[in-house]
Amino acid sequence: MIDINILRTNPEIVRENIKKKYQDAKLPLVDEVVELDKKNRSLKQEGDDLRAQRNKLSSEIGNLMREKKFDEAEKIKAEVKAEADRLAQIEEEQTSLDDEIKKRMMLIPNIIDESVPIGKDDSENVEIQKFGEPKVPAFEIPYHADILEKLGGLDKESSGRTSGNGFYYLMGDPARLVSAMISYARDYMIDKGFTYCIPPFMIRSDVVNGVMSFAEMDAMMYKIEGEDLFLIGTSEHSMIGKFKDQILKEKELPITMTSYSPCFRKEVGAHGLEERGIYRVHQFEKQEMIVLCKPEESMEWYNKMWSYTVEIFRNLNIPVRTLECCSGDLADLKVKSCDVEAWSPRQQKYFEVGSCSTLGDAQARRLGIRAKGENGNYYVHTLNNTVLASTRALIAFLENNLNEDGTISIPEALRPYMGGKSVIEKKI
RNA sequence: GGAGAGUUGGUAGAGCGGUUGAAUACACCAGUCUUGAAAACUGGCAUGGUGCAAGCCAUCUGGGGUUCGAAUCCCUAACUCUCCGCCA
Repeated sequence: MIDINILRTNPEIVRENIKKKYQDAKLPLVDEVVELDKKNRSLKQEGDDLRAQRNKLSSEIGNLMREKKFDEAEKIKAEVKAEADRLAQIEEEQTSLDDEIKKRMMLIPNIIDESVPIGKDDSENVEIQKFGEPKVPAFEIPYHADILEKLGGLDKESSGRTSGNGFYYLMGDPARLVSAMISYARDYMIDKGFTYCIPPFMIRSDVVNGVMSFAEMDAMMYKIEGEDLFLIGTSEHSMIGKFKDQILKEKELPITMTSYSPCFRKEVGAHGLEERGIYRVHQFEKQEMIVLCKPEESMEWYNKMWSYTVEIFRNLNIPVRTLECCSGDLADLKVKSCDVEAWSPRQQKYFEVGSCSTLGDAQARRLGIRAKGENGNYYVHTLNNTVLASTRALIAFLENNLNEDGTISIPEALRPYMGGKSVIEKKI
């Protein structure tokens, strides 16, 4: 949600921004909000005046009562009552105006950063960095589910029975590998000064509404029957929600945290779950990082954050590239965002393993996260980035560290977490 | 799950229908004093909206209600604490 003041003083910026994002259908929203806001403010003024009048008369009544002048008090009571209907009417109109304005404000996209490349959709995203040789080995790299099967690491038949499509049993060394990668990623972030956190895995609807629209929520999140609770799709939501309605001390900034959680996703409306693999599933685990900082520091953090992910993947011996989201592909709440993609020697292309975003103050405005500065309070900037997501990282890891004989090499960085092993032997 | 008590400003904590946006203390900021610090003293110190400003409006966990008037009474949701039960 952008600052409504921008619409009042500089609607042209907002229109320009909408055009840059190829969302011209939303252009009318700008004038609508400006119009509604004008109406709302004059109504508010009228309501405030009426209330001021009422407050004054009421305190007079109080005085008269104390002086036991009951007749006069009754007279004024009647006077106040006469205005009550008008006030009630104004309040009602205002509530509906507020709703209308908010509804539109939620649809108006955040102002993107100047540096964001202009483009219509994901085909126009821009590669900004590439690390490691995207090699295609001389031998064939099997589908990741087949690699896992040979290692005795995957059982989707059983998970089908217990939980249905989109779940999996990971077993043995591959399961240990997942834990190892997450632990390694966690420790890497701790070394970078981030505070480790295990957050709630369920959150309330008001927290969810602060971070996504109802439609998004409905498509992504599992609801707990009979309770106002949802299983998180990412720990970002618990982590940012942690600061909802808080006024932070400026000297506490930046707040840098790394969190672990399982993630649950309905994947409604996505490309569909895979029959055999674990590329798109209902449940995975993720190490996440979030930063809350002063506005002027957010771009610096943004760049640091995605480069951390890149380095972790490099240390896992996985070639990666960073792809910046172009204007048209950028989600409405984001100021700037990029995906870290891992090389798939099997598909001979890159696939997404993480996503780094700065949301400017939009998310903080929606959730009421402020900092107390010298010249008053201000909304902080919020950023989030995937450190490492279990299933995607596992796929990338297996494909890139597979040897011709079917064994899996374990890079130096991971060995302490794998009981010192340097290789995973195949079982079949 | 049962029974009870509570939720007030940065913190602690008064207030329990009428100048209460809120006593008091602590914390914090500025000043005086001091070679410096501490102490003492003086002043300042919630948030949002609106207005050039004075001011005005809203907010005492959220929502609803009673009333001329609600931090104060009623209903409701959430949370916290104590006791009992259950439990990794």
